[in-house]
Amino acid sequence: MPPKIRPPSPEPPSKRSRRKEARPGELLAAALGLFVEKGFAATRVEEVAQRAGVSKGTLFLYFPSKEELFKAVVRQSLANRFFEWSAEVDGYTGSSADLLRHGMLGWWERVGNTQASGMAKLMLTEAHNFPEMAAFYHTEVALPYQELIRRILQRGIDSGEFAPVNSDLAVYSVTAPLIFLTLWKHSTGNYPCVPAVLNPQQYLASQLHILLNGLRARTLPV
Amino acid sequence: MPPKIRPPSPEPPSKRSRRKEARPGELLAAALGLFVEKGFAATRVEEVAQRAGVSKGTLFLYFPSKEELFKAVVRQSLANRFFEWSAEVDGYTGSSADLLRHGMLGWWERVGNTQASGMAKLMLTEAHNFPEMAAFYHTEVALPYQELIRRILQRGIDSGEFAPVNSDLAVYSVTAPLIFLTLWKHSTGNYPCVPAVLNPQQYLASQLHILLNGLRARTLPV
DNA sequence: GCTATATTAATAACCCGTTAGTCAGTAACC
DNA sequence: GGTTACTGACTAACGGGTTATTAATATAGC
Repeated sequence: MPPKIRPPSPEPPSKRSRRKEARPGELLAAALGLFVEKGFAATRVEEVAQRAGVSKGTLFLYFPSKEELFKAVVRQSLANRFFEWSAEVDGYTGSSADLLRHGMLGWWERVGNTQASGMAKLMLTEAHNFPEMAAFYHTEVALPYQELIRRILQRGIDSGEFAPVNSDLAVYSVTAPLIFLTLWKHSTGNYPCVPAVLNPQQYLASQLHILLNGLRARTLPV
Repeated sequence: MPPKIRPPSPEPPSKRSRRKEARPGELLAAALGLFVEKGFAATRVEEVAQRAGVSKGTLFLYFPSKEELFKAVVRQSLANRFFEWSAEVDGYTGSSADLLRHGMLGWWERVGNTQASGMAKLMLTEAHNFPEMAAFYHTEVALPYQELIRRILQRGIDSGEFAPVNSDLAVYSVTAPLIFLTLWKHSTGNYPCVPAVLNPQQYLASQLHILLNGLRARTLPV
């Protein structure tokens, strides 16, 4: 049976412009916002389309499925951020403590305090439901990030500035506070269950203070 | 139209015992396991009923909705753990470093490494959908926990064993590694995206080493 | 320029699998 | 035989994905 004939629209004909180039970007931006706000499962593709000013069918014209849309958002918002960072680390000439401080504070400015960190949280919490996506994230984001931190720590150890700890494990002493801050920001942080009492700058300063103190070599390098 | 008459079951009639008292507990246990394994949305109420050895209709006899079931699980599995801990802290006579070490390792044994930590993770991920539950968790679990850690730190500061840091902020230096470990365990940790290379004991030892070093007072107490 | 025609971006009604929640009926236990 | 814990077929709604149809634009021919 053929579908119903559409009745002649009485309203002024809605804009039905053709902008093939702009659609994917607009859909990704809409999806990023909604995924971060409501989570993956709770976000309906029709909402995403609506926010992007387009119909649901159009979304499936550009992304074959909701899951692929999600992957595309992760790729766009999280991957390909380590090249610049890596270069910065390589070119740094100051102390390793300053480099680590600079890295953690810079992470907050450029990632933690943006929507991108919402996607990182979503990856952590939804990994179960998307093992393939989790693997992608692990190799493309988590591992490069870990290796970058490890290099910073090893730099300090080699120079005698830091105590000779196991850098593979010490990486988590940097990662854990950042993950925690991300979770705080995207979970209870901005919800009215209790007015948030955590100031990110203060928090990071305290973490850095204790962490750098903990890493510092007790005896001067030979 | 009346529902279909059930055909006479050829198998030996399944046990249809009436155990009004035992059902709620069994349903809660089944739900806890499934929620932790698969998350809230991905768990079907029929699965919960099946695991509890009961039909779906029976579940709704004891819990009015899936949401209420979830809330009941949270209430049962997370609150009322701090009385024993609090007493232990009060009665401790050793060094504050040992107390902190003992507390963190004990947490892993008694909470982190059990299903309860899975519910804590679920609380993080589902807080959006259950703001009322999030508030409950915050006041009944998160805040008492924070206060307990803070007391341990303050104990060390007062005795001159720890440096005079801000204990409200330093609490996060203890919390962050534990949250991180919980997430790791329930996210990528036990999934085949990459064979897990993190040994919890080793991880905790490393965290404690750096943390206690970072907290230690530089000069001997007067 | 102007119209005819081809192309394809965009639409919205549709389809269909999934699943929370219901209720008429059944049997266990008193 | 009466009460009620228990059952499972049913339903209604939701939402991901499809497709026949529509219309904006490009191009060709004149």
